[in-house]
Amino acid sequence: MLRQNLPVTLEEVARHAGVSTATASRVLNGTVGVRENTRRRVLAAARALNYSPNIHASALASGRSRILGVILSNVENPFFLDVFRSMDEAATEAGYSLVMEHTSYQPERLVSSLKAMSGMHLAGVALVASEVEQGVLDSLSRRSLPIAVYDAAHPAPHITSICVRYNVGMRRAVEYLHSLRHKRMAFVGHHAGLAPLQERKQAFVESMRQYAPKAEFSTAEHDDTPQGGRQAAATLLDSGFSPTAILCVNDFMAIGVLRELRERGLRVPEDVSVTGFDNINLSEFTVPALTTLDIPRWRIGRLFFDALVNHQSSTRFSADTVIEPELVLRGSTGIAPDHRNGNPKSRQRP
Amino acid sequence: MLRQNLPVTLEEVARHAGVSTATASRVLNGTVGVRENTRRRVLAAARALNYSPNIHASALASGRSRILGVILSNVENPFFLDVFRSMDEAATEAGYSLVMEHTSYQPERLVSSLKAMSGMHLAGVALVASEVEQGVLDSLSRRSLPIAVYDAAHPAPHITSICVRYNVGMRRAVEYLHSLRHKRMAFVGHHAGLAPLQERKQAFVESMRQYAPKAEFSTAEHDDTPQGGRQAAATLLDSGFSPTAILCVNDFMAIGVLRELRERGLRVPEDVSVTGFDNINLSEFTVPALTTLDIPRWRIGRLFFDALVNHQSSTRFSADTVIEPELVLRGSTGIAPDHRNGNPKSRQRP
DNA sequence: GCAAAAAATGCAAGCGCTTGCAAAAGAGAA
DNA sequence: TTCTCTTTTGCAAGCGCTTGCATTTTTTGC
Repeated sequence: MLRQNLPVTLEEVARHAGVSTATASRVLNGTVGVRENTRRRVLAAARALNYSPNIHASALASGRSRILGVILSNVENPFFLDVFRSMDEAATEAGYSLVMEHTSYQPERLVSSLKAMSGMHLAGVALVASEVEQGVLDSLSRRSLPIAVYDAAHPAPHITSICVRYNVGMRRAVEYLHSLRHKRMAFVGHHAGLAPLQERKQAFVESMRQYAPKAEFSTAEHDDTPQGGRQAAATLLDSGFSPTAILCVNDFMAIGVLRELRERGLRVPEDVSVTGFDNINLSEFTVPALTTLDIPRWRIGRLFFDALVNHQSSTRFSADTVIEPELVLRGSTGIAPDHRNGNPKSRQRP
Repeated sequence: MLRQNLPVTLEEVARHAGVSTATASRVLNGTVGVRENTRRRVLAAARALNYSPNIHASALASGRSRILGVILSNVENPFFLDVFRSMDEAATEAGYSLVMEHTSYQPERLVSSLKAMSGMHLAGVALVASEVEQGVLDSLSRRSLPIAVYDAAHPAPHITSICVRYNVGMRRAVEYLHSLRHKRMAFVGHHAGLAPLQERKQAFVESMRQYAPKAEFSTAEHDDTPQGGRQAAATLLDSGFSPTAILCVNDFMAIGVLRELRERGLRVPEDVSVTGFDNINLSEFTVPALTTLDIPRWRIGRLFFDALVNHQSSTRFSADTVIEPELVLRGSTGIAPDHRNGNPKSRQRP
């Protein structure tokens, strides 16, 4: 009795229901112009046989599929994963599946992933990545494949860009720390070679010039991991410049920054304030909990899905979406040490 | 000039190279029985036209594809993600892609994901999940689709199981804590309703009976998140039973346990010792760093890949693999409070 | 240099599904 | 009942690729 139950085909369903495959197909997809009675018979047959359509045949015949591609820079960082999850949620609700690739911030891997995906005849591809080069974007814009990009400065025609105003977030952080009397601040970033990340650092520098003109500042970069954050913090502190506040490009790295400070006996926020970016779940669980800038990852994933699927019909879809990060205050920031206890000159360390 | 560059087909490549599609196909896949000269021409044509095969056509014609399915219980938990990543790494190297779904530990979602995947004619499916019910496994075992399961107690025929000896790990943790004189221990788990997780709790209970027979113990369960860990710890502590050691079913929840203890002014490890499980990257970054049991996620992902792809040829593939967790000592565990400072009776709290 | 064996290539039939078009079946009007 | 006009259905041609088998080309042995 242990038969290999081979996949049930549409034809079997159709035969079982006493109709042609054409009708069965119509019932199972767009249910237009099919008599209710027939519809029910086909549906019953499909259920009875436990039919599940062969997506390859379907994709081949129709020239479209219900699979979306997602390319992430770094799956390890919960930020990207949250975007992925929310996109997946939207996709699943609508009967789509997701294929995911990640690049570790390597532009070449982006290109090869893209090539692999282009053979999949996907319904669209989301580039949630920082290593998207302008050339790639331009070459993509001629294809019929719907594309949406995270935070691209100059999206090409036909490409939607979901933009996050990192500069606004950075400004808010700087303003806030400035209001706490911090005079020496530092920025911890990663992958300085990539344009979008370069821009985030630039946003810090400009915010400093504009909103805390008398303050000194410094920057350091390392990998996008807690280890990288830790390393960057070490570099910063070893350099002799001792900041009273460290602004991190994201929460994931901030975790490492907090660790390095603790390791060196520096208290947060008494000696050094730290801010993150993204407001990942874990940022509530650091010690102390992290002051950060919230980016609504949940919304972003859905925006990506909508950009790819719902605007797909119209050939032109580049209504870019702009999101502004909101400051979330927690325990990792406080008044600058020089100004504690009305003692504005001496750096206290009890 | 802005033409929509439609996908290049095999036929165009063949024509360009002056051969038939049959030959072109043979060159691009198994390169057997093709003259070197022809081979080069086809390859050159493919490159020149920037050909990328239509996987749907290929899958349909050949009845197999180079896509693997992965089902995870909880993408949020870095443990699962690490397994996914390592599997992805192995897959990418071999020219495979991965489709991932996650279930949030809901058996129904497992079933529906499986159904969706079965329409994809995948090369195999990895069930890295705890909500795999025996019935599902049995029904799967009759299909031709290669399947590998994480830690299934009773894998069905033709299904590989990658097993982790949680009981060994648990025993090691209990023995270690017992050697530190802990007499009141607690277990923090999640999703008590699912058999594999039930077993892990059971492993704790049995280890306690066997290796710390005079100690008291208690257990609590909540979601598999830091928040859940925190909640479970709260329940535990509110119950009146005040453990000197808490063993967590994984590191992700342990993060929340640490937070709750800190919130209540309990010091780790002076007042309470905490152990995790998995040795995720973040476990080095908690405060204090987490003592845990290492599970080689990196290896596991590759084992999954191999189980699915390499053993695929033979019809029988159930050489189960067994892994034993190794204890990793860090700062979150220490001697029981009753025994500090040669003061075996009073619980000190300075 | 020729026949036979071996190797390389091409032919053509699908894989399971979609869909334009034609045919059949109902519905409505006369 | 008969004849239009709709609405439902079926027919059949692919979608781009793989692969068994037939055919052609090359190699080998004498």
